[in-house]
Amino acid sequence: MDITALQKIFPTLEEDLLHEMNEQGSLKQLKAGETLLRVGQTIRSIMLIIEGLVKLYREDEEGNEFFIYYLDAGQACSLSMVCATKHETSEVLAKAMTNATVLSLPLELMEQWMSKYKSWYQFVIMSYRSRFDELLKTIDAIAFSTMDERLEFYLKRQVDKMGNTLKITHSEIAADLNSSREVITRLLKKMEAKHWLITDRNSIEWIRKE
Amino acid sequence: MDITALQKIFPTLEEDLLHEMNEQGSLKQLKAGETLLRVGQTIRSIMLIIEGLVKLYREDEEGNEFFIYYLDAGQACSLSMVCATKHETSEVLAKAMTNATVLSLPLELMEQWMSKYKSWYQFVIMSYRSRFDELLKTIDAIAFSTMDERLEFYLKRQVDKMGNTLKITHSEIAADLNSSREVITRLLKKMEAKHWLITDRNSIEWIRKE
DNA sequence: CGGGCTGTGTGACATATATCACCGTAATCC
DNA sequence: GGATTACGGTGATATATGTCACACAGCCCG
Repeated sequence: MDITALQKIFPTLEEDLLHEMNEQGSLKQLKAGETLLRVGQTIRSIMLIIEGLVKLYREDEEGNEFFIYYLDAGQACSLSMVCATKHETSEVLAKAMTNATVLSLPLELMEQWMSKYKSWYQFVIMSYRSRFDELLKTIDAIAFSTMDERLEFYLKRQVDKMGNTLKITHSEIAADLNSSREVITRLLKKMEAKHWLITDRNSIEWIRKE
Repeated sequence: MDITALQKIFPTLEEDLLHEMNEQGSLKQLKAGETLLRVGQTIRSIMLIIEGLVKLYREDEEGNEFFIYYLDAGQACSLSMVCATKHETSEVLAKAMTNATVLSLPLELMEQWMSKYKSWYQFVIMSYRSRFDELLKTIDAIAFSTMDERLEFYLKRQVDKMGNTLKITHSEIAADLNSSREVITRLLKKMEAKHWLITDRNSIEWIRKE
């Protein structure tokens, strides 16, 4: 990889650090739909998203996958950075939504860089902070809201990441929200009646102004 | 404070660090029920629990308080450690459940200690990790479980922290779970019928074996 | 002592969401 | 092109949970 490209993706990181990342890291290519991290899998490295969109889920015993948040280019998988030992396992499922590139770095660097590079420290703290906030927002949605509000919150999150036209089916939404397809269909119809969006086979266009 | 006491509470931290904590920190005493941190309040310092039990809530617009987890002696308020700048505000509400003592440290130390003391780095990482896990467990409970399972999970958490006899009312439980008092009363009755617990005015005794 | 709390118990009912059954239509596949 | 499958629409019904109404018991307090 070349340094100026890395600089674009991680504008806050200092140049020496970017060079080191380049030398020590290895790039992994993922195809859309591929799994980056399974629940229970041992975490062996720090993972930074270089390109693409990665979706994080929480799984229950029956294999239901509950969507928690997205990671996109320039973000780190926080979970991969909270491993004090080398034997810790993942609590979440991470899947590439689009084709994606991930930079994989040995866990030991975490600690070294923490003292060596101020910008790394800042990056890690920022990263925790924003993941924490995402989790809290997810909790809010399920703790305090009804399904229509949750659906709205969900759609907005998608639109933020992927633009106004979502290529997604009602079943997929239902799975992400741990609801059922019919419920989502009905709620989407209501939103369509309110002109918040236009539904079509396999896609939803968000048109709500403001 | 004396160092051997601190050592008991934070057994993983190195002695030099404990001395520094002692010099630079200030102790704050809280009475049971007092608020340590309000939503929206600016976070000015790193907060470590020396003694007592602190309860963390998420609040919605109407003032409902949804319980997320407990912090007890030897633990840090992770949120107070994810502030990159000095102007960040709290996303949660923290209340002392018992009388409590909190050690308050200037935010700048966070970064200095990160490079200076390996044990501090380990402590911070561990702390993030376990808070993260707690949040994920909370999400599981509300995303995948019905109210009776959530109540069971809730009661077990309380019992873990406070022992088998809980001094709590049905309304308080309902508030913590964002449910309603009648629902909790009925579910508790069912659990009592199954001999999981004994209810009494203002208290619940958890007796379930295994 | 009596009156007003606070906490609990419980029936009746309202509502949100899940589930079941079934259908039509668009896309896909030999 | 005809069969097959995936997706979306919709009514009927079941279930979980929330809400309302009210009763009762213990407790505090003037």
